[in-house]
Parts: sequence; structure tokens; C-alpha cells
Amino acid sequence: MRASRLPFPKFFRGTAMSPEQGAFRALADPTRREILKHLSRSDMTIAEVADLFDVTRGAIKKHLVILEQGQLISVEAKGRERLNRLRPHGLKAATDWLSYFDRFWDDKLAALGQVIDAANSTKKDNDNE
Amino acid sequence: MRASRLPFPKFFRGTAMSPEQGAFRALADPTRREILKHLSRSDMTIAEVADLFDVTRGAIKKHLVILEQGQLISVEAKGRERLNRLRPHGLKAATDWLSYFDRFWDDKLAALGQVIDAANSTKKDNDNE
DNA sequence: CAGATGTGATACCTTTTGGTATCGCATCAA
DNA sequence: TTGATGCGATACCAAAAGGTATCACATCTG
Repeated sequence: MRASRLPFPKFFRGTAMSPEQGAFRALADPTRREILKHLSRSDMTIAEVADLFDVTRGAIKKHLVILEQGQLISVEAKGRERLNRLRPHGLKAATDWLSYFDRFWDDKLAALGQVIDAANSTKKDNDNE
Repeated sequence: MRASRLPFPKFFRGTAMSPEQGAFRALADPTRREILKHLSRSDMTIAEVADLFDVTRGAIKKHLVILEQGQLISVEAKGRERLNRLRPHGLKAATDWLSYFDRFWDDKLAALGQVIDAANSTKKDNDNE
């Protein structure tokens, strides 16, 4: 029977996802990333979003639900329609997570990061985390 | 027969993924994000990574393959072992993609972004509503 | 009112993901 | 040489993801 087709993955039914988990899950799909770019220009109903892609409204609706679960958009009932609006602060969860690695990919920042590390722990880098 | 269990998803067999697609796909899993943090501290063999988690080596190996496909790590054969090393520049693909939205979530940057937009397109740009 | 329309909710399908267990091979150590 | 040990490679499984089609319902509009 597979307890089939429940609306949420197990790890999200009942408890909350970490903010960066929701954000990264939502960002993993290219269609959803495109939707975000469109919503950054203007709020849109489901039908308006669906018109921009080659998939059905149902598929777009599912993408929007995942974006909403990831706190990347908010949805406002507006008469018969529902307006999807970018919630840009949600992306900050992903940006913040990634910022940990800034020192590693930017050579200029790397030098700075090492200076800061040295200053913060003049003895050694023990167990960070 | 389902052409079952091919090593790569269809969109990656044959052609290349966009850099941000590979990065975001890899980042979508919490175990992989943790692996990246560990690798930022030191290079590790598969067995060493697997010891940090409660899953089998096989599962960790699959995660490392996805991280490698996303250009987030590189793997160097070292005798009988294989050393997995963070490739931090790969994360820049995700950071770059997200930077488009900086102006939306940081109010201080928003003002700056609008100034820049205005300066860059004092004439056109009236396509939003 | 009656019809058109935007949406929600299902049911169902295929593919991908994340996991296990297992086998075989190369390489290191005794 | 003979084991141990890291890994690669499969085969297999359950669940999640991404999609379609369809129906019901609320809400606009003539």
C-alpha cells in the first residue's frame, strides 16, 4: 500500500524543516528557481506562472507549495485567485549557510578569514562547530 | 524494463548540468551539506566520512559522487584510498545565483540596488507592472 | 440565475533519490 | 604469500519528486 502519495515528505510531516533545508530543497529544481526570478519582478497567480512554462497548472501548483514550505514565497488569497509573492528573506537562509564557505572560494577573503581565525584563536583552531 | 538504475539522471547523462543546477542539487540533502562542512576542515577518505554518519559506506559514496558531479568536491586517488577534497569554488555557482536576490532581502542593499538599476537603465526597463 | 473560470484536491504514473546488502578487486601489511 | 582492508560496482528496495488527467468547489460575470 505504501501509504501512498502523502502531501509532505516524512521528515516534514509533523515537525519543521530547518530553514536552510526548506530553502535548498526548493532551490534544487530549475523550474522553481525560474519561478522565483519571475516572482521577483511581480506577484503572480498560479495560472499566470503556469503560462510561462510548458507544464500543467497542477505541476506549477506543486512547485509553489514547495516554495511556500521553504518560506521562499507567501500566498495571499485575493478573491477567487491566489497571489504568489516572493518572500526574499527566505533566501537569506541559503545565503547565510553558504557564507560559511566564503573564505574558501574567495582568495582575497581567504587571507582575511585566516587573519580573523588567527586573531580569534591565538592558540589553535580546536573544534569549531 | 524501465532502463533501470542508470548511474545518472537523464538530464545529466550525455550533456552537462548548469553549474548552479549541480550545486543546488548537491546542496539539497542535509547529509551532503554536513559532509561539505567536514571537508572544509580536512580532506577525508570515504571511510573517514562514513564514520561521521549513521549510514553505510555505500550511501556515503553516492553522496560523494553527487557532490563531485556538482563540482563541489574533487577526488584524488591516493594509493588504495581516495581522498575527497572540498572544491569551494563550486559553491560560488550557488552564491552567484542567489546574489541576484540580495537587493530584495537586504533593505540597505535594496536602496543601493535601485540606484544602480536606475543608473543602468535610465531609459528602458518599463516591462514590470 | 446560469455559465465560465481559477483553484484545490485526488488518483495515478514514471523517474530519481537515498538507503541497504553483497561481491569482487586492488593494495597494503604481516 | 596470505590475509586484512578500502573501494568500486551491482542489485535491490521504499520513498520522494515531478508530472498528467480529472473532478469538485468557490467565485466572478453575463
